[in-house]
Amino acid sequence: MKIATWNVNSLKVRLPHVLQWLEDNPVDVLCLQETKLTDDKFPVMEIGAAGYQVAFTGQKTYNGVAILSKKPVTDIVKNNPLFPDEQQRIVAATVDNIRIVCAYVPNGQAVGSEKYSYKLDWLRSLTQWLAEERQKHPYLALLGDYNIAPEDRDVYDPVAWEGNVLVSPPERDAFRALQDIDFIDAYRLFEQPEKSYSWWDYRQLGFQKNRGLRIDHILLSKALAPHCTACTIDRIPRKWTQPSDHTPVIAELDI
DNA sequence: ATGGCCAATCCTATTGGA
Repeated sequence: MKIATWNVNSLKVRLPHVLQWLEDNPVDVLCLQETKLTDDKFPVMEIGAAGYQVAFTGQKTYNGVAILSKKPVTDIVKNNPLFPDEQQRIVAATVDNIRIVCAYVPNGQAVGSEKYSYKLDWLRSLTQWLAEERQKHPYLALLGDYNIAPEDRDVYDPVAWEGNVLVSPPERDAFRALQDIDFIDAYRLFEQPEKSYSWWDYRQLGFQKNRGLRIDHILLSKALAPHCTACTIDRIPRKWTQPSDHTPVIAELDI
């Protein structure tokens, strides 16, 4: 079973990219973030024609998440029940016996801002909720855009970024607190190329110069992690015309 | 030089992203 996550930065613009990518990479589950579509505009037919069922929740302009799956998705939950929120950032569903949680963590804008506080509150509540979910689902996977680079090696220029949003110590603490529930970063289960990133700024030839951050992650519960046989970042769609600024992260499971 | 690029919006400027 292959599971993947991709922040598409508008599914309206990126639907052709998603369909092409699924043709090249027929994963079993694909989690999307920043669909930026209200539910009535979600391309259920097009994605269905590609062989995928969907669970999604969206809103206008901002946020929006979706789970695409070849097999049936059941027990769909939208948003964190412990955190009433108008922003549509979470969708969860069960595929086979794996509980999939697709999350678009708030960006935080700037350290000390209101949005930064919201991000930390949001993460605290997510952690609390997933600690409960973990009791119900031994096989739990949290995929998405975390908007956190967990370590300095996940940042192209750690000195320039020190203390900045996406790398600040409280955000990294929040990432660790999430892992402390019972999660392992699938990407770090394996030896990886140096300077591996999942996002690059559109400006200043960021991708060409590999000035990026690794902020998209797949966390696997400790019962699930031993079944992971590979985890990779696919940089190819970042080279396509009119790309998303993020690329997909893929984990392969032997179940 | 605090911007550069991109997407969306009551849209030819502004906001948010990261």
